[in-house]
This record gives sequence, C-alpha cells and structure tokens, in this order.
Amino acid sequence: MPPVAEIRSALLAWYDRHARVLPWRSPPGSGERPDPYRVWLSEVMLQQTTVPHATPYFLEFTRRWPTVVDLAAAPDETLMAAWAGLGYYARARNLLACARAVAVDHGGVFPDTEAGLRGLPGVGPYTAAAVAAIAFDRPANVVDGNVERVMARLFAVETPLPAAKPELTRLAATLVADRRPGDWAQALMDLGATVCRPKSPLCERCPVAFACAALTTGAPDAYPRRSQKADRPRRRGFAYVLRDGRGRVALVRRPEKGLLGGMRGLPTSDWSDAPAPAPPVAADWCELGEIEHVFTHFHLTLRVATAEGDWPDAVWVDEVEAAQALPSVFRKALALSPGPRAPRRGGRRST
DNA sequence: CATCCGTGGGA
DNA sequence: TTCCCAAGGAT
Repeated sequence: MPPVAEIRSALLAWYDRHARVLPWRSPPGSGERPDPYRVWLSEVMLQQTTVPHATPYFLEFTRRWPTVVDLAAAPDETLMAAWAGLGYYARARNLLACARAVAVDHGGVFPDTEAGLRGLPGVGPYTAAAVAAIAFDRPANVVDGNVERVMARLFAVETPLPAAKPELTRLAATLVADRRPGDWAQALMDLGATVCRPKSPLCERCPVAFACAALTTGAPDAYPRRSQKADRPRRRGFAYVLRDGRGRVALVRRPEKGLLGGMRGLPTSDWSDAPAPAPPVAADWCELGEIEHVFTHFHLTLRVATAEGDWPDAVWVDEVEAAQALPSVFRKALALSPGPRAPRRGGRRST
C-alpha cells in the first residue's frame, strides 16, 4: 500500500513553497478563492497549450472582457480574431457558447459543482474537475496529462497510454481528499510541469520521490509507457494572396466545422496528397514560394501565389489588421508575400 | 475507442 | 532536422 497520507502532505508542503505565480491563480493556503470566470478561462486556454503561449491571451481577454457576461456579449468575429494564433479553434467557439450559456441560463454565475460544469460547452471531464476543485474547493479528481504522468511514475504503471487512462484516473482518485482540494490539484499539475517533466525529470528535487516506484526502476522517464504513434501524412495545396492595390487583401470565412473552423483565412485550393492544382481564378499570378506548417495530424506544404484580382465571397480587409486575426498558417503565407508598401519582384525558390 | 483539431518551444 | 508533446473535448 502506498503511503497516501505522507504523499499528500509532502506534496502540499512542496506546493506551499514552490507554487508558480500565475495570473489566474491565488496564492496557496491563502484561503482566497479565485474568480471562477478566470479559472475557467485559463483552463480552456491551457488545454493542450503551454503556459507561456496562453498567458498573453489570458491577460488580453480578461482586460477586454472582465466578466463572463462581458465575454458573452462579444461578437463571434471579434472573439475568433482575439483567439487567432492560439490554435484548436473549436475551443473559441465553445468558449463563447459556454459564456452565453452561463449568462443566459445561469444568471451569469458559473455552476459550482463538477456535474453542473460538465454540461457546459467545451467543458469536459478535466475542465469540470479543475474548475470545481480550484474555484469551488470541491474534492474533484483532476486528471490531465501531467497527473497521468505523475501517477504512471509513482506507481510504475506498465499499461501504455492511452489505454492506461482509466487506471491512471483510478490511481489519482486514491490521493484526492477533502483538505485543500484546489491546492492539491494544482500541486500535482505543477509537479508534473516543473519536476516530474516528460523528459529529464528532476527526481532529486521531487517531494514524493520517497514513494516513487518508477524511480526505483532506474528509468523514471520511461513512464508513462506509450503505444506507437501514427505518422503524419503530407498534404499539398495553394494559398492565394489577392490584393486590391490599396493595402487590402481578400479573406474568406472558413466553414464552422473542421480544420480552422469559423476562422478567417486566405483563399486556398483543396489540400490533398496529390500535387497542388493550378490557381482556379484567371489572373496574372506570381508564385512567391512555399511554406511548411504542421497540424496535429498532417504536414502541409503550401505554395503561395499572389495577384491583383477578386475572389468569390471574399471580404476585403486591411492587410495589417488581417494578419492579426489569422491562424498561424495564414500568417506565414502572408508574411511570405511582400506587401504593397514593400514591393519585391520575383519569388523565392524552394531549391 | 479512434479520429479530428493548432501551435511553438525544446531536445 | 526531426521528433516530442502541453493544464482536452467533441464526435
């Protein structure tokens, strides 16, 4: 049997000394509950996203929309533009849907239970547990990638991920208690982020090394076991930079669902594994080169062509503002293309 | 249960 | 260069 009480007190003591200062966090042991809106917003932004990447977005969002009711009133287009660059754009659509649900169905107040939170758009098992624990002091079992890794090592779980997930969740549940549930959840995640790291874990600094089964194997970084990854195919296509000669570029609104759903983007060809097709609109095209971009499940090689001309259903947007509101893949494409104020002849060649 | 969905930083 | 993957959720 693992020394549950010792593990808990050792990790909480460590957290009291080493908790990171983060804009959405209240100091450990302060007894001060952080604003549920800020906790929820930070948790959604941090889904599959690093703290350094999400932090400036969090500060800007809370500056522009101090409460969930403010956020609920934001126009879709404005919200999506503010999210541009953060990735996983379904999160932004769900964020707005969730804010509106809280504003309309819950009187602007977040549900204070895990079950209540779970029913909100974009709030899954992890986020519901995290908000319940951190904002409402509920003893929820908060299991993210960090916690899974810590459990896999602490108990030397041999089952590979993702199959091990239920087992890791059960193990994490054995450590949850009524005392300081919010701090406990954050302590576990901080430990995973800073000490029990995916690579090169700092076991000599670990407050629960005394109980770690993976450490005794001599290769703690070999946990969690993982089943083999599928390799990413490569797709090819065109992006089209159409200008009106007055500092504006043509953008299209992408379909609500699917890749980069609901975001504005440059007009493109289809992206397939076949060679990229020629530009479909008659114009004097100048090919500028290509960019590489990596999505979650495929590599993309995008050839960028530019011309003056029109495009079906395009909206014309000032180029500087446009770049700001675009997903990264289109920012790259736009950056490749010289703007009207810095004209450049010829194109770059790839090889 | 498998697949889809971004991005950027580090080793 | 290439590979890994980070505070997941929806379908």
